[in-house]
Amino acid sequence: MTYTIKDVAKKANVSIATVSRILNGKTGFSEKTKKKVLRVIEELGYQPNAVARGLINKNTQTIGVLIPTVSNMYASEVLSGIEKHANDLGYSVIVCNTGCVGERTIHYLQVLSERRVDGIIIVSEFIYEEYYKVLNDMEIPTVLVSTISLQFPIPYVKVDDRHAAFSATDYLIEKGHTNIAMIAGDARDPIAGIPRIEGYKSAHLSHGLEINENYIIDCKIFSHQAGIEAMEAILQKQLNITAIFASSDEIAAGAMSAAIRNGIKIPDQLSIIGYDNTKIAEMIIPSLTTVAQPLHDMGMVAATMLFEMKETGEVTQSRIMSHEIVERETVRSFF
Amino acid sequence: MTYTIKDVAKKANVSIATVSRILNGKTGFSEKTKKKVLRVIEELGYQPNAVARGLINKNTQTIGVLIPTVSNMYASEVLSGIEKHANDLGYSVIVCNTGCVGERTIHYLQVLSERRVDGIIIVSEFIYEEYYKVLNDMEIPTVLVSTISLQFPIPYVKVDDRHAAFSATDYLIEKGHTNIAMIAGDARDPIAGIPRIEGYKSAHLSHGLEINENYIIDCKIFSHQAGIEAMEAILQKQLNITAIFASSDEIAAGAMSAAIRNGIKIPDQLSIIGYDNTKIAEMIIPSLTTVAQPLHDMGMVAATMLFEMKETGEVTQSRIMSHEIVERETVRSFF
DNA sequence: TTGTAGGCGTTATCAA
DNA sequence: TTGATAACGCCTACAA
Repeated sequence: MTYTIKDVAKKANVSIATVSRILNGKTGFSEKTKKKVLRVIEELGYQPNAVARGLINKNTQTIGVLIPTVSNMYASEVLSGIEKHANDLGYSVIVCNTGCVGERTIHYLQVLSERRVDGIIIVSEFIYEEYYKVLNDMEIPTVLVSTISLQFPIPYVKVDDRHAAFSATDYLIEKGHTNIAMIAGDARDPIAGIPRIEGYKSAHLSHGLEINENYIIDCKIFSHQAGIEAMEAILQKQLNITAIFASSDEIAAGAMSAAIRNGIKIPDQLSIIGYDNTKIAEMIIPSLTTVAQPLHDMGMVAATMLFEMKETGEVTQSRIMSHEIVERETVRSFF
Repeated sequence: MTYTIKDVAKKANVSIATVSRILNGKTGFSEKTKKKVLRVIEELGYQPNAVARGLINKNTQTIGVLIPTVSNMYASEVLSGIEKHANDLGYSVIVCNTGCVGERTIHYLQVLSERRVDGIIIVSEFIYEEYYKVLNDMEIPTVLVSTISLQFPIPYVKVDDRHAAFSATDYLIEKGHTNIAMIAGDARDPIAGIPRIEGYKSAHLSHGLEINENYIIDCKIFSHQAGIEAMEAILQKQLNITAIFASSDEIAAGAMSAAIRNGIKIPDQLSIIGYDNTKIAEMIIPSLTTVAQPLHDMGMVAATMLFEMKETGEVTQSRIMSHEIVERETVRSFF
């Protein structure tokens, strides 16, 4: 049996208004009635109906999170950060697995809108005009994680990809590498592709190193399999390199796997640096040196921003999270 | 601006009842009014309020999922399966990260109850009496994934751990191994610990092999780090083994890592088989032979069971999913 | 085929 | 300090 505020009121011999006041920490009741009501609530095991509350308060204490693939270390780490912080503030989070190509994104946006969520967080997804229009119509605070929209004013939280890629490449150069390939994920991806390639290039430029376009492998996606194939391509081409910068840890792991299978010793004959610092980085052998993104924190920050926006009603400022190189075993130094 | 059914009714010159009927696929209106109303809805961009619907229908089209750690390949795979199937049926899923020790479980149960979710799925968590009492009071359909309750009648979906562990061990024995250690995760865990140890033992018995309790390493948890430590303990003890059965892929990866660092060649000098078949299994080198659990499917099945229970109002039957050995590179055959 | 009105479980505004 | 009562947005008898 599930009781309502009426049941409580009746049993406690007070009005529902009084019960409501007590429940919501308002004033306007004696200590004695409070005791009485609380006892009845306890006895009945009464639990306020969040749905009814949501209806009248226009506030569901719920946020929606759109993620291309939840079953992916990168995404699930971010999700976990979001969930943690949201929960701490009394919010629940609805997960929406939009799929790699974002095919269900509009659908989910619709659903979240009907559910009157208080905010939406979109992870790693390109924002099409279509999305923005819907988002705009819904008037729900939105923040982006690991993505950015140049066309639309949606605040984001991410690392500076260009900078991080610069750091990674620079790190390799500082270790004495001069012939460095890059496995670029999707080279046309405006978010995780292009900026990282730019970073790779600027690092070369800043060290007076020549850029060889041949050294940049576009493997289209950021997966393990793509990394394997990219590595095979590199071997095929007999590129004269000593190091690789991979656009994701998964790519790096795939590339390493292919290299090792071809008898290449890492890092003795080939160094490699990854991107993300997901758990895979420390689970492979040799463990992967990589550029760390504070994934969990990014999730937390995104949630914070959302609540800030809800509070103020204004668009908050975007946040650039700092990245850092985590040194492990895949990069050899020439010095 | 967000419109209500009233706005639609007014603008279409009909009553809200008519709009409601059209919206819900009921009968009782002319084709002409339907057209008109639909057009108005389109014009206004009206979206029904799911909260109000939930209040009156006593049905929120929402399910809650409790998971110890979402940022974990095992869990996120299951979650993804749940989400997919739920979404296909018009349900949204609220994720609840209960934490390793289940510290927030009761809290989440409370939250889900107040939110009047239509069902709850609990993944990989032991069901304490305290939980069951709350669950029982809430009268919300519940199903368990990868866990089971001997005390309480909650349906579950899982593989037969005992059987799967038997299969893994048997596989090693069939390959000619006779001295097989087991890294057992938490040996006192009634769900993922004990049954797997039993399976390991029965395989030995069925082959007339002696069981050496010394060969069973209790590493308390199922993590990568635990695997490393367990392996170090094995080396320390100078166990005379040719193979290891690890209770999770993460443990296996950790053990491999420690072994390789100690100059042991896998599988030449030491074979290893894991458990779960998470993505890590194919990302490490050599790739891990393991017992596959159909994680994604298990999530889907759990969701199906939940809806079945909601439909029929009865407790459905538990499902045992079949496991299978995925052969990769970490087990050597002596034949 | 259509509309009126009551109710879902709350919160909040008045009076008392 | 309290209690009616009107919303919140929707669904659904019951009438018309």
